[in-house]
Amino acid sequence: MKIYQDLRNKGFRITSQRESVMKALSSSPLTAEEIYKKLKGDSVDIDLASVYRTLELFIKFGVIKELFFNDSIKRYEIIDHNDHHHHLICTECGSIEDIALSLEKKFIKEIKNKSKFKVEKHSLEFFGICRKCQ
Amino acid sequence: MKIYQDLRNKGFRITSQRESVMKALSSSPLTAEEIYKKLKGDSVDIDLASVYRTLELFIKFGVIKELFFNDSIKRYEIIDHNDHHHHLICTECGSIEDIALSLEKKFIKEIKNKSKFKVEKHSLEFFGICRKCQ
DNA sequence: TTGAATGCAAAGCTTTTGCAATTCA
DNA sequence: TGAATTGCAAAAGCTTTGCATTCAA
Repeated sequence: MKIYQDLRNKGFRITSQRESVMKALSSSPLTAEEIYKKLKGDSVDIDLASVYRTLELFIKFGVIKELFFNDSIKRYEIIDHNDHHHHLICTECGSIEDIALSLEKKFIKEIKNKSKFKVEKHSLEFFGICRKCQ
Repeated sequence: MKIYQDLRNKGFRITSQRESVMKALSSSPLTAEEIYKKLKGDSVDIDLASVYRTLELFIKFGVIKELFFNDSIKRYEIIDHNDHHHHLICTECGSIEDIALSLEKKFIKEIKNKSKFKVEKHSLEFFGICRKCQ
């Protein structure tokens, strides 16, 4: 993984804890607490504080980002620059599905026309009931 | 205001604190802390806990809603059912501008076509630099 | 008058920080 | 070896809650 090279090159270490956090995030966005519990379930020895510190480092290195849904709890997701997508969050079971939208760029254009605001980022999340829970 | 009628009808009281919180929110979305400080600046005597309790009540009555931006701090906004809009949040000065988007319904339709997910709500917020800060 | 609402203080959650002990390069 | 990292515990920031007092109807 390129991230491990980058870390090493800048004098950071690749510890088992850091690898575990990265692995935990590989399948779906999670909260810090969820990462912590998932790792504990896999008998990985890590402190919650280290989870947070690792997440902070990964954000600094641009490999993960924070997601904000309809609560005040941060979720963390691996960034894949070839895959810009949004989320379908099930309010029943909490599952998070990815979705890519083709209309997106038109939105930004519409804003450009309507306002002098210079858009740098946007967040777009959908809440509702997933297929399984319907 | 209809909300005051509703409150009274259900046995709730219209206190000066509740009126103040409603007034504070009339111009722009605010955090609980911001409401508290704004009122304090206007020499309104209210406790932070009462601000939170009032906000909770207003949410229950459907007159305000929570907004979640790119931090873990809740913001509260008065609901106007005739005015569905999104926000342009300036990352420089923190100002919040409203914007209505005409393309919106197409988005929901696109999701309907792409997924079995039943969308009930969505959040769409834009971050960047406002006209003044550019 | 009396139940609803408030203020104050304490507690609860999520996240951050300080520091001594540990570990990797 | 020596700096980076960790675990543990304490603290910090936002929000909620318990309870005695106050207040609106």
